[in-house]
Amino acid sequence: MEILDAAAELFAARGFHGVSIEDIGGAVGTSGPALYRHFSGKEALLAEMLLDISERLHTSATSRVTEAPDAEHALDALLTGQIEFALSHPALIIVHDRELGNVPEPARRRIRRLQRLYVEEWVTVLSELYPDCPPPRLRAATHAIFGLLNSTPHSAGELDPAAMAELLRGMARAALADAQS
Amino acid sequence: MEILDAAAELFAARGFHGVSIEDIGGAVGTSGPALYRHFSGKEALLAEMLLDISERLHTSATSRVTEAPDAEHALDALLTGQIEFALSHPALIIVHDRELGNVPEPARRRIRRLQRLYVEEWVTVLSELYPDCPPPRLRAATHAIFGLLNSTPHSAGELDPAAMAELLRGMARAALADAQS
DNA sequence: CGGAGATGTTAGTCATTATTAACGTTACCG
DNA sequence: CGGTAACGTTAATAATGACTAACATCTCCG
Repeated sequence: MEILDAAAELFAARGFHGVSIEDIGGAVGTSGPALYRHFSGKEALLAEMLLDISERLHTSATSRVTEAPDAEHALDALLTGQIEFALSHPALIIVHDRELGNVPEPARRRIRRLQRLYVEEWVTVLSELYPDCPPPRLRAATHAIFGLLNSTPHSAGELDPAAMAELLRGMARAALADAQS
Repeated sequence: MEILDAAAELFAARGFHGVSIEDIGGAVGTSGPALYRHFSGKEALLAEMLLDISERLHTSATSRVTEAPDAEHALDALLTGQIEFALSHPALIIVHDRELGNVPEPARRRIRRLQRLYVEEWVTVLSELYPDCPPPRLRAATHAIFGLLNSTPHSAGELDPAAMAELLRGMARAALADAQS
């Protein structure tokens, strides 16, 4: 939805509390309280946004993994998915890992759950690939890889997207291969 | 200073606009407006905090690099410094790369400058190590490495600090070696 | 002693802002 | 038509929060 896209850009730039309902309304051409026809409140808007993001990441991951012929290809597919998402929706990436704390409790739990499932998708594939590496280490490595891949908003403009994708994929691959040892 | 430390924790947890002057005062045992005896305002407090962080990172980096016998050791020293900092001051790391947008203009420029110098310190060392790799690619790789190393707040508790440091160092080394190609 | 300076306190002030109220308008459907 | 639902508008309302004012303390040094 247009409202969620505009809100995501604003939240990414100034943070949840740094953006007013008026700001969001203004960004979509309406003024302020019109948004209450679509969302029950500012927090609900954020909740729906984060829920949507974590759902997209998670379902894309599971479908890619189940379609992959082996763990090697599954990892490649996971990398592709995350890199694609990070490069094409930098604002969503930023909001996704900054603003969970502002989501009220009922929705917060569901988002955390999806995030956890997404991480476990990675850990499962990595466990198959590197069976000697203990899961906690793989989990930490996975978070590190997310940090690496999600760095893309910070280095905007240095490289064109294709080169950036290639660079990130290579670095992530190498880092994971090392993490196993 | 105690005030800055408390404010850093709060800013990291709830974001600049999500923390009130009262909150910060409460966290250090005084109440609210007492802070104006030490800072001219909320933004000035944030500015001093970010300035201090970027100064520490930058000066530590230059001193480590100039003391290193060669580029290989210099890179090791840079990795050590960043990992140490990220592991021991997770809140500062978070604030440092989230809240620059809330610093008012005079100070903002100085902070950006220090951050840029810090990045260039890395790029210079990497250029010496991988002379065939174009600087923009090295710059993007450097940002990616920061993302990887700064992931530590997200995977708190998975591994003990020593194991975490070792893991991150290995992954970063491997990722950088790959980035050159 | 006495007064200056550093540091705290509580009670305003004033702006911002989330949310609700009250009130159109348009489009579609019986 | 007529009326209902979807969507917008411009006022309140009410809370929060940054910052200032006015007023203690306390310490330290002459």
